[in-house]
Amino acid sequence: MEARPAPASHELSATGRVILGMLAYGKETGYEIKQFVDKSTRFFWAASYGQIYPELRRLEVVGYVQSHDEPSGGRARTVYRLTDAGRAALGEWLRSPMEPVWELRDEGMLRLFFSDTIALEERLGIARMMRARHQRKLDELRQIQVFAQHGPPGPRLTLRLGIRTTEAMIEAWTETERLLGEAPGKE
Amino acid sequence: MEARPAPASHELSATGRVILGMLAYGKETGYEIKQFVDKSTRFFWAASYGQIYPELRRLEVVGYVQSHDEPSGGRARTVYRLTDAGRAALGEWLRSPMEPVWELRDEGMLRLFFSDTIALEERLGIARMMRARHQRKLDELRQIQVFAQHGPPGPRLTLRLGIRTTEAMIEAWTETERLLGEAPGKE
DNA sequence: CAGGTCATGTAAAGCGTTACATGATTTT
DNA sequence: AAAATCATGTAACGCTTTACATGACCTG
Repeated sequence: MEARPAPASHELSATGRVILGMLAYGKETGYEIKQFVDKSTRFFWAASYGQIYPELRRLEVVGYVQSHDEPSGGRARTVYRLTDAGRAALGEWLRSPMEPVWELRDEGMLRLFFSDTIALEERLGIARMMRARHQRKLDELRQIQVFAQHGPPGPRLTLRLGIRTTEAMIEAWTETERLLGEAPGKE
Repeated sequence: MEARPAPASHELSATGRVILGMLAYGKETGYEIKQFVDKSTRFFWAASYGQIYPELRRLEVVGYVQSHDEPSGGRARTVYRLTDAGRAALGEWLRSPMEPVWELRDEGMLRLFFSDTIALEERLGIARMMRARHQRKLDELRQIQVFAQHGPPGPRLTLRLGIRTTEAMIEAWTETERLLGEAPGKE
């Protein structure tokens, strides 16, 4: 059929973005990148090995990164570094006026949306479950904060943003619980 | 290789959930479901035609919905209705204690995270862009609110939740702008 | 009669996760 | 000696979007 809108050839894929950024922060291997993603951006931008390793090779093909083998003992290890082109591509993306991706998949909200057919107690259960979930997330974020206190401003500000919005979600779900409890069957 | 964790056969797919819910709210055709999703759950749970039509047929195969042709004039039209089994499956899902999906992809946060290599003014640009984006979303949500004022509590509470959290994001990004502007280069 | 809306669908591609496989080194 | 961690990778699948195709009906 042939349809592609032609991926601009040097356009960064979703995963490519994290990878270049992580390399700029001194992460060296696919493994290290994955570990750090799980400790930092995971809540708003995840990545799996299944994407990271192939994407690293693709980024090398287009010249944004360069690899060399650097085994630690008998353990295979491929170290990647940003090239100048890669650094430029990262900067271009960060400065781009392109509408940034913002996508949410919130099953709690979806359940609440359709909750008119279930009992009040069950409906409250949804709100409680979601409050607990966000509370757990908040606890994890605060854990990170302890370590991020003296890092660079980018991650620090991002963490603050994540904490603020998570707190807001907890409040919003708590309010929902209150509204449900207050006027059973009416509000 | 054969690996599948066996999809429990009657387990609801992500899109199946919206569809059953929408049918329970009286939406009748794939088209109508899509229109309504775009007017309501879109911000926290999207769906495209490419999923809706095939999923409707799958749901009929497993017996959760039943279809019959009901052309309007010479225009083909397939009306779907929930079966008892479908209604039960919907209720089961709504009541399920399963950890609900919650996934965010926020490119603004990712950019802020990696923004340590760009200039302050460009960094502020990210925050302003995100604030504007959420503001636009908030305006759209408030539009919906006007119409949803007298609907059933589920959608109404969900909308309120969406508005609250969007407001919080605007505040959080505004705070980020303030922090960036306040102590340039330091905080 | 043109443009919009109602209505259904498919093909291709891209994105992403999960599960598996493999093996060395390090820690308990 | 076992368990955890470091390290790399692939295959299969599933989900989702995008783009296209088709046609009837409705409104200005």
